[in-house]
Amino acid sequence: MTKYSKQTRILVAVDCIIFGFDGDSLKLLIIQRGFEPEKNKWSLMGGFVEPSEKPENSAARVLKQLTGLENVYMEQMEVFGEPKRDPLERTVSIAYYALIDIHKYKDQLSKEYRAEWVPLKEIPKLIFDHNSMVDHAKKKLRYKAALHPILFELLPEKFTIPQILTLYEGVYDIVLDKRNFSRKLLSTGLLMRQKDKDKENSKKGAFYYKLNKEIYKDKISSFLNFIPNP
Amino acid sequence: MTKYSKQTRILVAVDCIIFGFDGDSLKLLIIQRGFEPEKNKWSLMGGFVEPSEKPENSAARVLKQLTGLENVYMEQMEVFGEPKRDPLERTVSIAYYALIDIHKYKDQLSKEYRAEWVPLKEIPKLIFDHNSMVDHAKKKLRYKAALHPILFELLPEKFTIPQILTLYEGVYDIVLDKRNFSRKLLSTGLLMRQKDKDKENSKKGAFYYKLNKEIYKDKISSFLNFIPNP
DNA sequence: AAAATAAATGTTATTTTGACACGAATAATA
DNA sequence: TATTATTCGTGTCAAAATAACATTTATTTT
Repeated sequence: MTKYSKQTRILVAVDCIIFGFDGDSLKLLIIQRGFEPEKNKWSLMGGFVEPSEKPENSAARVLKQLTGLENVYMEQMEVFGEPKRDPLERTVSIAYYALIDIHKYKDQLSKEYRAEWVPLKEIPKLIFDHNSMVDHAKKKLRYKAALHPILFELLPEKFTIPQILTLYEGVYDIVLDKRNFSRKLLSTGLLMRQKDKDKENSKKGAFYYKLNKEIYKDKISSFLNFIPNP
Repeated sequence: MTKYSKQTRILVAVDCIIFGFDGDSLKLLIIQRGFEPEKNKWSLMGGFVEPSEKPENSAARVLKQLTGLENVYMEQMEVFGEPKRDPLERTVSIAYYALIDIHKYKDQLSKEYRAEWVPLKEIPKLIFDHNSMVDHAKKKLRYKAALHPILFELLPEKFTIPQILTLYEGVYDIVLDKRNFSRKLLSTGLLMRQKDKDKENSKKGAFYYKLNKEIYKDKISSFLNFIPNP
């Protein structure tokens, strides 16, 4: 069997930008790199694509390694391919962003990787071009979430409207009119009101809602325009 | 210098989905592959990423090899990384789509590559997973063009409103109301009416327009909603 | 001069948006 | 027990955007 004998083979990696929301601010799960080069520096979670593995599986694999979670919402973002981005050896990296319910995160795993949830606004200097990846991920998340109801992936199964509002305000760094926002949200038919209330955050309590999965599947790729002039 | 010694290196390639519009239908520029495996089969234009080249430059390089054109609108689409997608040797391919003014490349069709413009609806079986790449490109083009004025990249410098209408109708395979469409289009401020008319397609003639590049640059990334419920 | 053709423009009802304010429920406090 | 404080949930209205629809205009051909 002839191969493409004259061509150069390159290391291929994946890096994950992992978003979480704790009810207050949007956060990223980052780690402290355990090996050279750049040992002990802050970094995104990543890994090399293995011989018989497709890249999306590599991404899912490293995400599971770190968090223990499977079937996570994950989207391919962009390839970072600057020849010198990794000074040790050329590596083409495929960036993925993931949205996880921060409460499902099992933090016993965080010791091995020395992982931490860090507010998006306080992300330190990361290795290589990882800060640039974070910027792109934030932009892409904003873009996509303005049109599609993906931010629910960051919330627990039961959530309240004030929580969603806070989430959107956090993602876009804006203040939204709660009346207009909840009108639009409810008009999508995505939400099913529950009988019980969350009494943690107010005296009156806020009704819990769950996602209507059927409608969610339908609407995940239709345009909803959640954000005015994004 | 230590390298990542235990990791596997992989061939990395780019493939280009090249769109053109001849006034009638949306077309793709495809070639007949000149080497084994799959010699003489229809294929997208592509090539391997070279040692010191970033992938977007590889894409621009192969596009120029084929068409002679530079500074073409091009966007990274998605990585195709199935381990067996190329049966000869594992190759991870980064797909790019390009929008070109077909008039700039139709008379000098490359004999070397045996290139042809083929209507999107008549694309034959292509090698590997290239048909899947085409499907994804079409979807992405529809998505993006519904929100951003990128289809102008397919038109010559001077164009008429009926031409744009035909283009949008071709891309989405729908019939649009020309009154509403042109009202929306003109309200963007993107178009500058010229003094002269195109008399090819009607007795009355249709005014030529040019893009207002300033406004174009501003609006290229803002949401315009050209297509109702895309 | 009349007919034919495609371009350009106008009207209106409906829907969606954005700006804005108040009553309801409940826990804490007096 | 009554009052206060707090957040939730909903309602109104004017303005803007949309979608559906028809007529006039410029020009060539007959």
